[in-house]
Amino acid sequence: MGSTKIKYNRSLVWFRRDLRVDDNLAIKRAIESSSQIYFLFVFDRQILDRLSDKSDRRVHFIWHSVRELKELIKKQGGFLNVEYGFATEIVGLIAKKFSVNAVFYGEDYDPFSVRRDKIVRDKLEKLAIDVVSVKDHVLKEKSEVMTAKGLPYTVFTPYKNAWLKKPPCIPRRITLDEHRQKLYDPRVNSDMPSLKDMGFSEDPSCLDGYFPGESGAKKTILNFKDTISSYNLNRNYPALNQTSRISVHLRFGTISVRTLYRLAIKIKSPGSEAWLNELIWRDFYFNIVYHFPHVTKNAFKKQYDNLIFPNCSVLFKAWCQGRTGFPIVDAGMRQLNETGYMHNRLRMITASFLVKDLHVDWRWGERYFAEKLIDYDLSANNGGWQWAASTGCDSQPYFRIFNPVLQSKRFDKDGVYIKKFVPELKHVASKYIHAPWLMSSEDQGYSDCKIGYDYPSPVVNHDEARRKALSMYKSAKI
DNA sequence: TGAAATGTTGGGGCG
DNA sequence: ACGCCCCAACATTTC
Repeated sequence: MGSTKIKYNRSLVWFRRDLRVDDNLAIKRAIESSSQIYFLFVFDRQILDRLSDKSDRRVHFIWHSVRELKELIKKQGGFLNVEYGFATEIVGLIAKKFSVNAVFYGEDYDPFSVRRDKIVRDKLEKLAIDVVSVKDHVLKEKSEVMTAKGLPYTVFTPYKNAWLKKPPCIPRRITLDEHRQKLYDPRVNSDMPSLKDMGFSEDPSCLDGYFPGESGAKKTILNFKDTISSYNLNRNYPALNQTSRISVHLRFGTISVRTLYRLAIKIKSPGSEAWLNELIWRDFYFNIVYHFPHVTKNAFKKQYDNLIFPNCSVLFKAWCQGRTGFPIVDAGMRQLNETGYMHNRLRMITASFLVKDLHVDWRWGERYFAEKLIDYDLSANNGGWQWAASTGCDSQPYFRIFNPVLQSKRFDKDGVYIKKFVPELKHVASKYIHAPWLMSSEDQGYSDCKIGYDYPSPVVNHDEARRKALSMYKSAKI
């Protein structure tokens, strides 16, 4: 048994992107070193005020998850204080108001969070309150995986090999129940702000298909368990729905990444190895942003900062709306717009298309995904976009350009996924579903889909666009 | 976790 | 029987 000394009389656990009680290391560390604990969550206006969509799915997801969290804590006799305002001010105020000796939270690595946490930390230090930042969100952080020379890895495969040499540290779980006596309920006004209070519209339909909270994460994992052994084979086919769908839970911490790791190594199979690989990719991109913060603004490979993108706003808009005339691209974008989620294969295809066919700056696409994806995470999103744009570390070389028609044929042979999100192509035969502009006017009549009227004509010619991308990249390299 | 251009091979049609 | 051409099918290289 860990017999860590009690160091603090009262501690505050500040939840951020770890909205769970199960296997939460900030809670565990706080309990081990304190006699009394309570909890805080802040709806941070610094983030919320910038959201233009007042029925933002993420805010809804968080709100419902926080509500469940509050209930779980209350059941054990504890108290989750939920505030609305600026975290940089509130955390200090609450810590002072409740006379805590320490604040515990899970480490966050993206530049916005690092800046915020620095401000909070400085304020707390002035109040003589300790700050304990705990590794919780990733399996391996910061400088845990380094080359023999002590440098950060910039290529995935050697990073992965080094990562796998030593299993990650998985501390024993504790439950709140076994530490009930440490939970503290100040019996203050215990309501939490409603979505309306914070200026958001209450729109339950925006969470259709999502299950927030720890309970939702458990349900999601339960569904995935049966398909994990064939994950390597099936994950690339968007019509099959055989991905884990756990990303949003990982994003907001309604499940612990260590729980997922345990699942990945429980039964060895090609599927579970591919799944573990994805968890390692996630660590990898966190590491990249941590060690090379310039990637959030610029290309990882400096020579590609010279790229000159024409950034045609008409083409960009067509892409955003899913009206490029390329069915597979449009299906992906419409899935994103309608559901807040996009299958990973489609993230690659649509990203490649925006950059290499429409010649729009990858940052524009990165920002659009950031607005729309419910599972948006800076490091993974940035890593993915730089990979597709060939500007990233270990990205695909610039001359590897996806052909949207071939990708479509390969990964959505019968157009099942396409037809789900592009209903105007519903009656188009499989033969034409990947490139409907090739239909004769007679076939367009049969399939009730007149190109340029019911469904857009292709906004670019892939072959020409590809050649132009090659010359753009070639001249940037110099 | 590409795709296109180019090169090579071999079978079949044909004079 | 033979050379020639065509063109899949596959392999290699190039971007």
